[in-house]
Order: sequence, then structure tokens, then C-alpha cells
Amino acid sequence: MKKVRTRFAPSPTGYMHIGNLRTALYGYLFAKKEGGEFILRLEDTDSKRYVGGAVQIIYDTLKDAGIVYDEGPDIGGPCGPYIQSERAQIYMEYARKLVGLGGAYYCFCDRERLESLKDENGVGRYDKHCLHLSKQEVEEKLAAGVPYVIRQNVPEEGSGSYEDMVYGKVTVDFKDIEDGILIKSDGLPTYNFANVVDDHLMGITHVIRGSEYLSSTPKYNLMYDAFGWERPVYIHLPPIMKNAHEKLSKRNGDASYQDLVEKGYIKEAIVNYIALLGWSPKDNREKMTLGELEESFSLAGINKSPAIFDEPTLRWLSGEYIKEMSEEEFAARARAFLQKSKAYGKYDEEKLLKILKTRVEILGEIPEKIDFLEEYGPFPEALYYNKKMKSDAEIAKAVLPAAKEALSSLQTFENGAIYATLCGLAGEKGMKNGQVLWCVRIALTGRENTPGGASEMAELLGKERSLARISSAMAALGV
RNA sequence: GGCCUCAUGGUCAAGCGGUUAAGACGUCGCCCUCUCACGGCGAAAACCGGGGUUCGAGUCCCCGUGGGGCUACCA
Repeated sequence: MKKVRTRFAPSPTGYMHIGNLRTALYGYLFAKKEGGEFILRLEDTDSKRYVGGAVQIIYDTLKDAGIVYDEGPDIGGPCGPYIQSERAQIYMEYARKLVGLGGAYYCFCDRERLESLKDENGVGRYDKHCLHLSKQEVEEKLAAGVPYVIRQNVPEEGSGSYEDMVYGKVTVDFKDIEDGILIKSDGLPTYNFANVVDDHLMGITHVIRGSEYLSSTPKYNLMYDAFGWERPVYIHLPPIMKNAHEKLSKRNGDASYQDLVEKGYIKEAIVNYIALLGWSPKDNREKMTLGELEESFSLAGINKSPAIFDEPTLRWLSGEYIKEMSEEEFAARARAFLQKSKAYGKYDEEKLLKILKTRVEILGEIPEKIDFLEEYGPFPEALYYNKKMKSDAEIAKAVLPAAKEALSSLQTFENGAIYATLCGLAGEKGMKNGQVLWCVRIALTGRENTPGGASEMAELLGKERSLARISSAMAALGV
């Protein structure tokens, strides 16, 4: 059996969209699963759409996501070059060959004539006018330097079918396919031609791409057949949607891979999540590493219908990855986000990270979760009130002075000791632990909710700061 | 408009002729608990509509409806 070869062929027009990344991921996963090779090819034949820096983004994103290709522009390989703009002569050579085979022909029609073929709605098809030019006429025009394109010669009758691995049998009548342009007047090929030539020359066995090519695939097959080449296996993927009506796109500020990483989503979770968008493993597992995905990927699990990108689900998954990370790993990844916080450098980093770990799903939440530590100031007395804790400002007036005294005599100012001390105090005063703890925590932070209890907050703040804050809270209460 | 294609809870998604129609996210409730979060338990929530085929249809066929795609010298 022939070795499986798949490819990811993006065009460098800007960002790495989530949909693009998923296509790349599936191509990679399928190749790895089958023990084959995965190739990266850049489709930059439309110079008008080229965006500087886009190529680097593609390399960086794939690398960052862990999708490694066996051959590509930057690493070479036996089928190079892997950038279409550097393969212009190859396409021209094959286009001429196809003309000789009767599968294509030169066309000299100018834009004006082409326009005239369209009706009031702008729809109309090429009439094969130049197909009927004599060989001599063609030679003359070519020699005279008349601008030309090379068009595919699609039969006027019959139909083309193929078996898509996810959609099943797809049939399109040839009468519904126009004689598309294969080589543009600038001498470069269109996607319609380049993908066929390259996929064949690069030995691609399985073409994995978006479903937008579902209905144009028969015309590519016409070319494979005309050349006498073996047709690849086709695997078309449904689109990833932003909502029920729009595809996910960079326009509208929809998230790209880079954006998600910058927001602090764990990248393994991003890869994991997009793998699940349109595919599910036989055992329905949810959380899977890239390695596990390589193991269990199968075409049978690919869905046919569009999937809506759901950020909350990605969030959850990202949180799952964080929870099972080691402290060190979390620290390393969180550092950059920690530095964005006002509290950075002012508290024990290790303790900070510890309380953050179960309270954060994406790293970007870190600053907002701890900024409050530096925002201590006057707060409403009403915060002391908590029905369940049975506490209020009056209780606080009784608790705070005693708490201050008890804490100030503590030698080791750490969580366990603080907790024990405060609870002991509650016992002495015949109060519920919660009454003391709640009041102290409020005095310490001035916040209704904090990422940790009174004792944890006190330890984090340190003895000096804790006592100072309790004093200030007491002053505010007039005691 | 023509052609291709899709259709299970709000979202992802099992199911592939006979099930009380999984599971996950989200939502809500309860428990745990020094608040929040974590964790545990539980609840609400779906087969687009109409015809067939069949003893029996979410599963097969047809039509309709709705969505997406293609119809470029873009990919």
C-alpha cells in the first residue's frame, strides 16, 4: 500500500484562522495515524492577496501548536519548491501539456468580451469561443504577443462523480462547470490548476480541505484523468462557524489562534478543542493530548455538518489543562500574565500562583483576579453583613480588635496558624468561626469575594500589612 | 437563479431499523466549605416539517423548509 501523504496548503493572506488550523491539524493527524507524511505548501499565486508576515505566522502557528510537517518551504524536501510562486514554470509546462492532451486551450478573449457574455445579474459563462480557434490562429496570436489565459476544456455533456470520504458520493453535471482559467494572463496558475499539479507532483494521496471545494472537485478530476494521473482520495471538511450564519473569520474580530493564545488559553487546549470541532473519537473522550489525538484520529469520526465555535467550551477545556498542570508548569506559563498585574512582585509568587490555579481557566484572567490586593481602600460597612455567616458591622466591631491582638502575637504568620488562632478566638467569644473569619477577611481585603479565605489572605498580605489593614478597617468602624 | 451539500437539547456530539435518545460545555438546584473557586450529587433541555418503505424510522427513500458552499484572471 502506498504511503499516505497529506498536505496543508494555506495561502499567506494574513492570519491563521481557527478553521485553517483545524484543516492543518486533521491533515497532520491523519498522516501520523497512517504512518505517513505531512507536507506544508504555500499557495501564493494571487499576488494581490499577499500579506507580508503571513508566511511567518503560518510557520510559527504550526510550530507553536505542535503540528510538525515533514516537508515544507522552510525545511525543504524532495518535492520542492514548496512555494507556488516559485513553481511558475512547472505549471506552465503542464498547462501546455494539457492543451496538447485536449484538456485545455488558449483563450485570447479580452475582458470586454467576457463581460458581454454576462447577463444583467452578472451571471454568464464562457462560451468556449477560443476553443474553436484553429491551431494556426492560436500560433499567430501567440507569436503576436496577444495576452492570453489557458482555460480548462470541460466536456459539454456528461457528469463527474467521486466518493468523498466524509460526504459520500458527489456528482456534478459538466454542463454546470465553466471552462475555468488555469493559467492567468500574468502567467501564474489559479488554485484550480496549481492544486492539481502540485498534489500530483508531491505525491499527495489524501486531499484534506474545506467543503468549499466539494462541488469543484469533479473538474479537478477531469484534469487528473486527462493527464492519466491517479486521483487522490478526497476528504472535505465542514466549516467552523461563528454562529448559525457566518463562518468564523478574522473580520469581525473573531479569534485567531494567536488571539486565543494571547488571551491566555492554554494552547494544548486550543488544539484539543478544535480537533473536537467536527470530529469525535470512537470512545467519545473529550480531553486529549496531541499524542492521543494522533492515536485515535479516524476519518469515520468526522462530522458532515458545520460546527459553531463555542468559546465557553474552550474555556472549560483550558481550565482542565491548568488544573492538572504541575505547580512549576503553571508558574512558567502564568509568569507573563502575572507581570501584567498591579500586584506583581509585591506578594509571594508561589502563594499567589497556588490560589490562582483552581480559580482561573485562561491565563488572561490572572491580573483581574489579583489586582484587588493592591486596591485596598475605604469600603462600605454593608460588606460585613452576611446572612449565612451571621455577621455584620456590629460583629465586626467586636471581632476586629480582638483579632488584631491575637494575630499580632503570632510568631509564624502562616495559613494554618492564622486559621487556628482566629477559630480559637471565635471559641473564646462564643461566636461561630464564620463570624470571625468573614469579618477579618472583609477587613483585610474590602471585597465580598476573594480567591481564598481570611487566613490565606492574611498570609499572603503578611503580618505587617494585615495588621495595618485591620487597624484601618477598625478606624473606619470607629473602634 | 443554477448546481453541490448539510439538518439530534442553547453549543459540541454519541446513535448507524427495535435505546427510558449517551456524554461534555453552559444553565439551574443541593452538598462540601473561612467568601469565591475547586470537588461531589442532581435537574431542566433535542431527533426541522410532511409523505412514504417497514411489524417497527432519529436512523432508509422522496418532497418541502431552513442553513452553508460554489457559480472570479481568490483560494
